[in-house]
Amino acid sequence: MLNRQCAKRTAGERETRLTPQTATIANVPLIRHPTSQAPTVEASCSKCYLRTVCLPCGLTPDQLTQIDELTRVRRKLVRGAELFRQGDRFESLYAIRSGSFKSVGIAVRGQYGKVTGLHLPAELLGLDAISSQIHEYDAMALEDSEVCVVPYAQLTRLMSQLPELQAHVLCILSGDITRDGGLMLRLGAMSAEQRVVGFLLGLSRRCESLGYAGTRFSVRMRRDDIASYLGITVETTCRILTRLQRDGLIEANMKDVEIKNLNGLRELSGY
Amino acid sequence: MLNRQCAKRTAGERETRLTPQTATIANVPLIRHPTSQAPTVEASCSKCYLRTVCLPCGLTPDQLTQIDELTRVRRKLVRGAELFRQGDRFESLYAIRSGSFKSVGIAVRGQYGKVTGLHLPAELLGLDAISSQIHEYDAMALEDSEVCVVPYAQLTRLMSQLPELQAHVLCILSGDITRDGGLMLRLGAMSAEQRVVGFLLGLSRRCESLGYAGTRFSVRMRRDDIASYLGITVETTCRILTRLQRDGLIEANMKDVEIKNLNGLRELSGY
DNA sequence: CGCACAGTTGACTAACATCAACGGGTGTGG
DNA sequence: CCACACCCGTTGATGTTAGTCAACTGTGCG
Repeated sequence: MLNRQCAKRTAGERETRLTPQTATIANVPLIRHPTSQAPTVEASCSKCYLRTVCLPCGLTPDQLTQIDELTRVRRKLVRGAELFRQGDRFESLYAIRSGSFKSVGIAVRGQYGKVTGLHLPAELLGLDAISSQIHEYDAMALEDSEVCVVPYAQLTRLMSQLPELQAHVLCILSGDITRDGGLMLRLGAMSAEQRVVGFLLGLSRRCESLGYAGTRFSVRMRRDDIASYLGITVETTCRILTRLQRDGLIEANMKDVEIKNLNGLRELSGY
Repeated sequence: MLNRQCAKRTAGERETRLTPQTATIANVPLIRHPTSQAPTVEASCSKCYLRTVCLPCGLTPDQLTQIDELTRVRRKLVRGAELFRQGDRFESLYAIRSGSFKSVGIAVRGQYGKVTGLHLPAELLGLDAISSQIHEYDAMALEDSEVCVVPYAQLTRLMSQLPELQAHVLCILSGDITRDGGLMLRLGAMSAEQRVVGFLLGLSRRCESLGYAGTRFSVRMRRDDIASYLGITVETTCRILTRLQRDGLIEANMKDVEIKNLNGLRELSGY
């Protein structure tokens, strides 16, 4: 479903420099459009390079123009900025247009919040808040990013009119259950090595479905975020990455990862 | 949202006796209605004692009658029977009317499939298959159970006409993401004890929202299922239950559990 | 140049898995 | 009705994995 090629980019292109001060600003003003005029064609779903893998996937050109109404508002976030915070009222979903985000669960008993998700372009953020109307976690930009704001009330109205859109949104929600449920539940039973390998393979697959190369990508999260995400410690993560590299399965320095032996990794992951 | 009281039953009522032979029959014939006549009023959503917590939650009486069309078909399953199997084509969702189910992920490399979910009355089974159109796991009845078959195509059609129904289904899907994502992701980081305690607390809460007492309930899964579900071993599960009992937090023999010290458990669970 | 911090490596320890044995309930067959 | 067998649950002894604590390296930034 998400496997169509749509646009090629090199994985680690332009990395915007930002001082830490700038990066940790909590709230970035809503940006309607750089030129402050009505949204241009460029700003619409129908012309977006992600349209074949994102929300409007599978719609006809005619239907696409209807969906353009939904996404008139974009929001840019610098690295470290928060898209929403735990406790915020739910009003919109966010389609990631560029960049990436981590979701961080509520901090429990002093310890830092657990990283509960890594989100790439074309994915929808905020789905979990539909039921409670309150965001359950923080969503933080891992790099300079841009999202399309999708007002939920408008979306549901449009869904009633466009069965294809309704079907697709249900599909996305269902897919999230599969991913979270499947991958994560298995986390409970997997060894630390399987978790790390599974993480890399999952990332590889997701990059591929976006049209990137699946063998060479950039993990934007820091080691401690990865560790938290996988439910292990930084040290273990590190040791495993070193071991994988020593065994010639991957090449990893800092945030860049290259997969050298895909089948070897699959073997390790337990499939 | 799901917290309304609707019907009281004692937790461990009638336990139907079945020989193992009967219990392990793989497929139970579709049962339209015991009397083989057109569905009676009794067989409709609008009269179902679960209507306030199940699929039709929040609908007006008028809308309820429309939904009755969806659930004309019921299916009874004896303990051990499978509602669907991994690989089956997705056509319907199943609303659990009575009993309970476990979902079992695909077996990997010889080992038995991991238990990935425990499903109680009023919950919808099969949601994950919406995206792939193929069921990803087996669903097996933990006791004699009955489900309402909800044909998915019909459901989506009706959703387009009834915004309230659409909203509720989206809510259910979103809630599943929260539950799976939240609870399960944390599994990765939790100690074995926290997992067991969290499991008991979650079960307690779910029983409560069905109108049962939250302090005394019956866990239908066997120890090895619980262990698999939590990603630990039978022995560890057992040891922890023993310890919890020794410390006066619970009373547990076989499948029946009584919570003696709720706050003590909450304390242990890490909240 | 030095500070701060992310990342890496090593030594030790705690938690949990594994292996093995046993008890007790339940269903089966005599 | 009783005895046996099987399965589930429980407990103990030992081994392995990954967490903890600590030190050190490399990198980016003022």
